[in-house]
Amino acid sequence: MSATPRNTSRERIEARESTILDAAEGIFSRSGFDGAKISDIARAASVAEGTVYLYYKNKRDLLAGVVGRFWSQLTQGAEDAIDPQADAAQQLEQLARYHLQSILDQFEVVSLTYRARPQQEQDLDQVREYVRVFDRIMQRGVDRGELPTDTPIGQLRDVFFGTLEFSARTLKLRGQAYDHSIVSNLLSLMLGRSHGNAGTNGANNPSNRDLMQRLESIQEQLDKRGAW
Amino acid sequence: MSATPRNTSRERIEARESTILDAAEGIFSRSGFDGAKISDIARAASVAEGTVYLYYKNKRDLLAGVVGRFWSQLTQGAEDAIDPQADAAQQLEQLARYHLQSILDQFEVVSLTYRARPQQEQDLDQVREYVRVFDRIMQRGVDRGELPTDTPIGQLRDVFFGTLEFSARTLKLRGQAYDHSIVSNLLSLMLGRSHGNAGTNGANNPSNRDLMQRLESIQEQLDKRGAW
DNA sequence: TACCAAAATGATTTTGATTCATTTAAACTG
DNA sequence: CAGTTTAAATGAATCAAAATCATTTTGGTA
Repeated sequence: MSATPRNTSRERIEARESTILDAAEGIFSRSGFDGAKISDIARAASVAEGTVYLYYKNKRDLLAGVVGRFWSQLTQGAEDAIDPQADAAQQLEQLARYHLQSILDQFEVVSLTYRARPQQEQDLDQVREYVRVFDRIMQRGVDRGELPTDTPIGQLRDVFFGTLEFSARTLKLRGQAYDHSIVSNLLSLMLGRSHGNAGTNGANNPSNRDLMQRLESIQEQLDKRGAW
Repeated sequence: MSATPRNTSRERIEARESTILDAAEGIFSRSGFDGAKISDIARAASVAEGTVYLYYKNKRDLLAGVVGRFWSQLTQGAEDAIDPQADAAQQLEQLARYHLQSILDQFEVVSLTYRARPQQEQDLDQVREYVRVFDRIMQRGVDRGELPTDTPIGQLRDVFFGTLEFSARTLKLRGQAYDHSIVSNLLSLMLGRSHGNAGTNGANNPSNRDLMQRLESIQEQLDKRGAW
């Protein structure tokens, strides 16, 4: 079957798309969604206004492109920032630091996420993928008995990302910088203040309660698989 | 001071302003910020378009009015929901339940908050005031020695609101309803796990028979899925 | 009743997103 | 290569909706 004769052009087009995204990211970050004019973005990308619409259906779509790319890159960066050799607690800490630092650095883009969101479900794909980095660490930790299991992973995920996001907002609001202690305090809360050693029993002789929680975790995964 | 001879008119004007806010809240919630037309809002408030601009400088300002009122009312409601006799842990739980329930009920307005935000600092005054309800409870608890002090109040505040907000988002995204266990698990984390958690009844120390039933249930679901 | 100022109106202006007829560039063909 | 076809790019024109403002209405006051 006709093996796509058009080839070199694809690169050129992707380069241009990425130029437009760069321009849009800059303008959106600086002026917010409403304040950003398509004409500004086009000018920043050295492109005619109409050209933007060849790549993105409308302004919201363009924003979704910017936000989607951001979260994809964040996923990539997170995976690079995590040492596969480390234990779960260490990995969590690495992810937490990376996450807090990143959303502080690119606070504006993160905020724009919620502007893209309400529309369509699928805009969130890249955010979901990012969140899975956390889920994988936790799941591995639980499987190896490195983490306590008193709280379902799904809820810990909300604690983790919710706290970091809110902390970032607080820091920005007060004009303060990255604060080391936020991550360590969050992790002590999440991991039960003994850092590294799971519940009193340890993983070698789990209680019925541990077992039940393990089951609930499996149930949760089943549910997810069914729903998505 | 000159006992304001013009009197009845003020009421009329405040009533009208509140009518406009009601209309705006409805339209903004239904259609989002971009989707809401001033003409729709004016019609819903039985007022001419120009009149809206007598009360609010522009569309963003109007949104700020809606959002500000929401958080004020939330503060009022929170204070009513908290038993002044109760100890700090109980009060925290009351606030958490009230907060989660409220932001689930009025999820759209809460989301709009972040659209109003990036602009000017002062838009946030009512949010700050709301947050102080939490601070007061915590401070009193610490003063009375009812709460552990390993983590600074400011950081616990971020954990509290961040987690609840993120949980609400997760629930909405999955179309799920209010979940009791979120609040109890959050409080166990924050107060150093003395609470019960997760499951409904006997989940704290399930019997072997409970475990076996849970396993059978999961096995059954797996079998069903296999048929597909 | 006549007057004034505040409040309200909605037609008009302005702004900025989106479209589309036209031009330009690239790819392909013999 | 010149000629032809298809894809990409342009920016002036259109359109929707926010914001303005000259005019009218209302409510209070003497």
